[in-house]
Amino acid sequence: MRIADYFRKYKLFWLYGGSMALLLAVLKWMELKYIVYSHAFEIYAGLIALLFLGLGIWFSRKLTRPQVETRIVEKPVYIAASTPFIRNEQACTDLGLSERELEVLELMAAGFSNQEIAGRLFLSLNTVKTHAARLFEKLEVQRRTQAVEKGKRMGLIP
Amino acid sequence: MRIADYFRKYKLFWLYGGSMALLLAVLKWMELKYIVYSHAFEIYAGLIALLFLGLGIWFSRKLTRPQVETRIVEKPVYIAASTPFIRNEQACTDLGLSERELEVLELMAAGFSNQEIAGRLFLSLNTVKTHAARLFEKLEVQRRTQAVEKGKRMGLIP
DNA sequence: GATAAAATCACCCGAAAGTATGAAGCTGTT
DNA sequence: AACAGCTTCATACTTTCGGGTGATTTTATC
Repeated sequence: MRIADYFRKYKLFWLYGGSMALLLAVLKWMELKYIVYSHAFEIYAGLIALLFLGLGIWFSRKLTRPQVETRIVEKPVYIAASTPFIRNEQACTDLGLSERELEVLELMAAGFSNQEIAGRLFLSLNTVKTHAARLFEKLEVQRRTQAVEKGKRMGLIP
Repeated sequence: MRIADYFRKYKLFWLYGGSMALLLAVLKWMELKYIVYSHAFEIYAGLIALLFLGLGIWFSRKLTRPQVETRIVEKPVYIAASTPFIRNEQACTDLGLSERELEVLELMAAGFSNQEIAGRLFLSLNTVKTHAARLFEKLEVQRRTQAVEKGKRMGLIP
């Protein structure tokens, strides 16, 4: 592990230690220079005060969890109108639509009658009606045209 | 203005001054008690460090604007993709569609029943049926779902 | 193997949609 | 005025659609 990694891991320790060392070095240097004999204590106190003021600020900023405010923003989801149709699987599962019901919906949207849909899917007319009824129930509509309209709007069909 | 109000207004000043006064009082008391002669400087430094550490933390918390982290939660709102619809006028005239017939077609596409369309356009049910019949004739379809499908495909309706 | 969900089909009834035909009024144009 | 086209409405009839109910079979899941 490189020194930089150690620094990152024990950031607080290094900062603290480094600051202290720097402070002592400065004081020793001043002592050596015979500058601060008379006001040594005041300078000491001031430096310590500064150091810990900064440390306190740094601490507070670092250790205080950012206040999270969850803001619900309604974001319109535009369904790509043209080409590569991507079915809104989420909506499909949310509505609990089955495979057959979706097939019926697609053929409805294509303009086929129940009889024609029955022919295409090799079902009896009654079965198609049952699928259609369930579909309407799940989509909360009364007519096939409504189902088609809602299906398109929700991205269930192209 | 009461003292409490002054305190609120100049909070920082009072806190700072109060702390300093308290610190000096404590030190003087300790001096008087002959307790801290030998370690006076270390105690001084420690107290100053503590004081300013707290001050720094308080400062930071007080003067830093609360960090608001906005978390966007996407909520799907199903709306009709608003692609600026441009009616295929050419196709309209080619087919010889009348104004009324187009209106009926639009409402059909929206999923309305003949009865509802009649209500919206202030017509009798029979009239709507007549328009629908002519529409189907001109579009060469048999059912309303087919008309809607063909209408969309030909750009007659959005 | 029990259970649940989906898929399949049937029957009935009423409502909605579609077909056919006729007719009257209201535009514009020639 | 005559004509064509659009709009409006009506009546009668047929077909399709949708709702309700019930049943059997298949498939998936635990």
